[in-house]
Amino acid sequence: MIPPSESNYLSHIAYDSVIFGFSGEKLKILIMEYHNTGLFALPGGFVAHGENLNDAVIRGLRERTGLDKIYLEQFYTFGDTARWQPEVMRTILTANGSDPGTHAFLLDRFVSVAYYALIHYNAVVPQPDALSDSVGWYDVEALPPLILDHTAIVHKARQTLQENLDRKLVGMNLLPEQFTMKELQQVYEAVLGYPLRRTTFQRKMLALGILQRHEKRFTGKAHKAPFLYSFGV
Amino acid sequence: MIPPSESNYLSHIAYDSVIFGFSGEKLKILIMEYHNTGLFALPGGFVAHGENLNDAVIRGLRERTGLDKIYLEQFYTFGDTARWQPEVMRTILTANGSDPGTHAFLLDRFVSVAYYALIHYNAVVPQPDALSDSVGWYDVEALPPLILDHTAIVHKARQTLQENLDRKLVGMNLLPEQFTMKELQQVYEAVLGYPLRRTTFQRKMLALGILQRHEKRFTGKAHKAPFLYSFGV
DNA sequence: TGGCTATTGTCTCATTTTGTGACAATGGTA
DNA sequence: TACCATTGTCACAAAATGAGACAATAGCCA
Repeated sequence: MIPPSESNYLSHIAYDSVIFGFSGEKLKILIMEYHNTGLFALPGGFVAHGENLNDAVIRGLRERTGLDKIYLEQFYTFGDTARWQPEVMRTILTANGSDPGTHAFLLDRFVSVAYYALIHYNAVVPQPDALSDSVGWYDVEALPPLILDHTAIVHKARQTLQENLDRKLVGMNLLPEQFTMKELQQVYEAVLGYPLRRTTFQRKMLALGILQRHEKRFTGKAHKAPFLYSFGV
Repeated sequence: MIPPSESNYLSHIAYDSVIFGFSGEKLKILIMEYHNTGLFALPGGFVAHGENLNDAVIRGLRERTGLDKIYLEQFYTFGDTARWQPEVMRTILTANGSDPGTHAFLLDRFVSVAYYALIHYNAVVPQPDALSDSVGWYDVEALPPLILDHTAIVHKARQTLQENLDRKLVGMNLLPEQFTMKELQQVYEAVLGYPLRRTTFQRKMLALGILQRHEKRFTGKAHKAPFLYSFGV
């Protein structure tokens, strides 16, 4: 691994990504765990010289998820001095068998631009990076303690997602190509954190005129089969 | 003037502020003009080592407006490589009688965190900084061409302000302590860019339950005097 | 003083949107 | 065939919004 340094990346600037997925009626996010430290963090990275900030984030997401064309939105930039805790990075490097002395870049202060991404839970096999030995899905309501201000970042991401759910019609990005009305409602409920009324929800979604109706899905369950929808014209 | 350098400020990180005011039924913003260049730009600045990002912006606003407790909101971080145009900064420095060679810091690439601020137009006498010889109010609809991506920054600021107008009840920050219903409506119309219905607007604002009604304002005009309101419990 | 005008505060009624429940249709099971 | 769970749709009530009407001023002017 080439250690990140000023010769590769812009100093003082990082990004963190809150990657949302939906599974088992719950909203989840991808969390990394660093080798032998018990430390958990959001996936993040740095911006190369000559690289657009947004492109750096897209690159990082592709490396971790293997996916292109992810729904991605920048939501806030975190720049408090309290997020500068070089001991944490030193612990991570040491536990990883690296000499912190050769990683001056990582030990400096960073302002972090935070993004959230929405992906199809099943379309992805998360890839750990050089410093982390595992990446896993965690229920948003039951996260492990995260390093630095990452818990606050997740909180603000969730809040922004809630605000954008209706405004930007963003829910379908958490579902596969085709889905039932009930699944869509479950996404909304998982994001918002409270139940919605079935008939009102259905009427509202159909009234938007952006759902394409397809054939029914036969699940083998003892009841009427629901229509499948996709997010199209 | 002490030139900004790596020893004072975080490299690669800047902020820009879109400072909105309201006057003459129009929405205005503060624009700086650099000495002898005909170049216009948003007021901005840098983040000191050991200084919170938000505090740096508050500091900058205080220096330019003399005001404390300004309504301030971060809305986006601009990080495209296209915004790196060292020639522009070189032109500004040269026209200002400075040697660009001693300002390597300013000639580097910057990622800029953008904020918008809402202030009472009349409460402020804008102060130019070291490099600019004037700061003035410009109608949002009639801005001069701005350097770099500053026009895009203003556009996104306005858009965010429009979205937050109802959601965060932000309009009253553009008015003095006490104001009439008509003035408040004019602020809304100036921000949104289209007219609102008087009766509907009045009903909606009163229904919010956050306006305190005070005595009437007698303007000397030949009609019923309007109540004054303030933004209180 | 009494009429006149521009504006303000409030009300009413129509229209639209949303809340809430009812009900028939349907795919499977017993 | 009766029954169950769920779905799609409708019907009506309640709430929010659109649009206009109207009375109540504050100052001006004859």
